[in-house]
Amino acid sequence: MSRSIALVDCNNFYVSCERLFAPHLERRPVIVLSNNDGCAVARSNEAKALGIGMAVPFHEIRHLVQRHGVTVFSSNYALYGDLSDRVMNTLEQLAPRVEIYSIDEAFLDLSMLGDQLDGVCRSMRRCVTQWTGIPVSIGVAPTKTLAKVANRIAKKSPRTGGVLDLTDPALQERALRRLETGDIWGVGSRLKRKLAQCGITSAIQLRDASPQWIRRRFNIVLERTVLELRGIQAMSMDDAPPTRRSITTSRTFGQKVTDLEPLREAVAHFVSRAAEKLRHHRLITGSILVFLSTSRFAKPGALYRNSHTATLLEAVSDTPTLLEHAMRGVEAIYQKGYRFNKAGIILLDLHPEENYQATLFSDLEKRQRSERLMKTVDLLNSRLGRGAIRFGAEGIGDNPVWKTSARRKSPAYTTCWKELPRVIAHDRVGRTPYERDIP
DNA sequence: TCTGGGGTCCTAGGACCC
DNA sequence: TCTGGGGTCCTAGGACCC
Repeated sequence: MSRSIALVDCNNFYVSCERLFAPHLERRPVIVLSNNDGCAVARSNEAKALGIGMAVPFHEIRHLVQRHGVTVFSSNYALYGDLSDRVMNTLEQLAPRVEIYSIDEAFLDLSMLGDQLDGVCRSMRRCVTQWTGIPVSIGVAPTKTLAKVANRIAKKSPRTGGVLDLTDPALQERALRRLETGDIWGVGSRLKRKLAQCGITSAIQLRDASPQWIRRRFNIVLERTVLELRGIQAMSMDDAPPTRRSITTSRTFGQKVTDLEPLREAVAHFVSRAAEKLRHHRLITGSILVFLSTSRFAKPGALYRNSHTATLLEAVSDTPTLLEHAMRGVEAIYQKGYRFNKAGIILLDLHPEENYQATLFSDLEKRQRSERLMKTVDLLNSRLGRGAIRFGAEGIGDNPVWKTSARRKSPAYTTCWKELPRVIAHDRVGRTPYERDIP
């Protein structure tokens, strides 16, 4: 049986949410702005028609907004999250397998429907609009990537009535001929440029490129895209919610910040917010990353970005411990003289609370061992050239056997290896290299 | 002058292990 | 007595997504 994957996507989602409570804004230009009212992150069709692009800074479109009486909202993520839940719950009642992909999109496995596909999708579309008030578009195809293509057309072309079935290969061919590479799911601006350098500008050209060549020249992700464009499933349906890998809290500041103290305050606030999220999900974290940066539009000399990761001895979820490490991180990377514009923290190495003991033990053991090693490694690499020679220890505990080796490809390898046979030979027998004179 | 926030996955190279 | 090959783990950085 051939597969049919549907992508259900809410139309101009944030705008549709706001319109639910302001029906008079139907058929009027409306936009929703990001935090700090910095950029337009959602536009109604009427606003798009005025030439307001996605993620455009508000100050660049202020004149359009004034001239055409565009209604402007600051974003209200609590509201959007609520309405998203309603849409997803509706879909789960209508289809057996639903993978929630983002706040406004879900993939549905409709493989069992056969020739009723189109009719079912149309009634599904009506249901969602009726029950939630949010208009959606639906694209169907044998793979997720093609379903994205189908959805795009369903949304843009009024003739489709908001639903497009692209399971027929001849239709796929026609659609891909008219699509640019940059409009394919997974191809961003960088890849689009790189592909163009290889003479690939349309989706059909990418589909017909050799997957092996694409993998060599680019990467495995793009190879999957090629396969998916051919109708071969390379991305599976996953209806289990993914386990969380990280928790971020960050903000750009309203004004530039130069002093350490306000940065410390901002980061302290991020830590308590993130720790709340952490506990809410019943997770603990094993490392915390702090980052500071100047505006990405700053001139090269005034540009500064840095981060500091603290690996905790024990995975935790309490604010004070995280705060302590975060503050140390801020101080480590703060540099006087820069005008900071953004800061944030990321909690990594997340584990469920109940796995606490197991995690703690294995991490501790590993860490104690590597701390002893690291000192030696740092010392030697500072003398010999970074990465020239690899050192490790065999065995754990009080009697590690030191061992050296090197990456063969390392350019520094040959010279160092030849110049230092005695050092290496000596380290092998079990005394730490601290005791040696290193040339 | 003013340019979002929160995620994921992959790769490369260093570190570690057998 | 001296030395190596090759796998896996880890992390920073890059690219992408909504």
